[in-house]
Amino acid sequence: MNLSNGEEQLMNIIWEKGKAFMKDLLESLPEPKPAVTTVATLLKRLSDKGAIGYTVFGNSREYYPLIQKKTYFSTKVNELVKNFFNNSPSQFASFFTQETDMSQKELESLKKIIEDQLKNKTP
Amino acid sequence: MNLSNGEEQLMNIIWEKGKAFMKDLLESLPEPKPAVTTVATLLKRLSDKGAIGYTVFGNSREYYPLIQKKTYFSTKVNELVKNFFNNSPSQFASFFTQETDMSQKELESLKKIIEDQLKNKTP
DNA sequence: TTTTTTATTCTATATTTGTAGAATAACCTC
DNA sequence: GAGGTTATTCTACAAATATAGAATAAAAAA
Repeated sequence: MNLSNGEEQLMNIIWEKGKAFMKDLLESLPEPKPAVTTVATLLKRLSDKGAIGYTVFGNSREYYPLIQKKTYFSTKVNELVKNFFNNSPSQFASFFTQETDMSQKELESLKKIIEDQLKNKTP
Repeated sequence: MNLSNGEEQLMNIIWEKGKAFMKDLLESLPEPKPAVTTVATLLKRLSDKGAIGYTVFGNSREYYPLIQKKTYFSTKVNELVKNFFNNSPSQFASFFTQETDMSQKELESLKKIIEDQLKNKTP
């Protein structure tokens, strides 16, 4: 499942809200807001791709995701790791902690997560 | 700087090799190899975008990166973090360690990296 | 019930991307 | 130096993407 930029932006809103009508989407989109028809086109394409479904309510539809954010994102990350880090997650992780500006708190919470994971690996 | 898939693939080779002639690129590309003219087109586009430069040697050129892999990649990761994790690196990191299959060794090395970073943050 | 608002579909255009043939120019080899 | 080899430019075309107007249908408001 490959989504274009615009499609991704819409998906993000739909993932966040769980479900949304056209008007909700337009509301959530940042300025400068695109034309309604632009959004409609993207929704059509997302629907064609099988990324969203919808329930009809009179003249409009309530859209909802058919693919999980987690699934979609996981694929993207794995591609990145593969393409740029020779398939080595740790290489990537190291790069990541160095390049992003994580606060002490964030680093500590991450450390905890890793420790938990380690516990699971060494029972 | 936004690169298309094909452009990224070429950049990866150029980044790896540091510099490369057309024939090196063709050699490194996996089967099924694209036509020479296809590669030439991509090189032209990369050059137009300012991603690569070249030194002329007779009838051919030695291409080299003008943007660093690290810089380019850092931007990409930051976009991901922004778009999907509400700008929270730790949220992303947590997702990352859960979704990718890191070995015990990798987890430990990552833990060490984080501990080092923490040391720097709390002198 | 007439008017206004809103969502959808249909149509359309410009740009970007993947892909490569034809022509050309400059090397390399015999 | 004639002929093959290789890189570059020019041209081209199909698919994907960003963007939105016109027309239509249905709902909401007045």
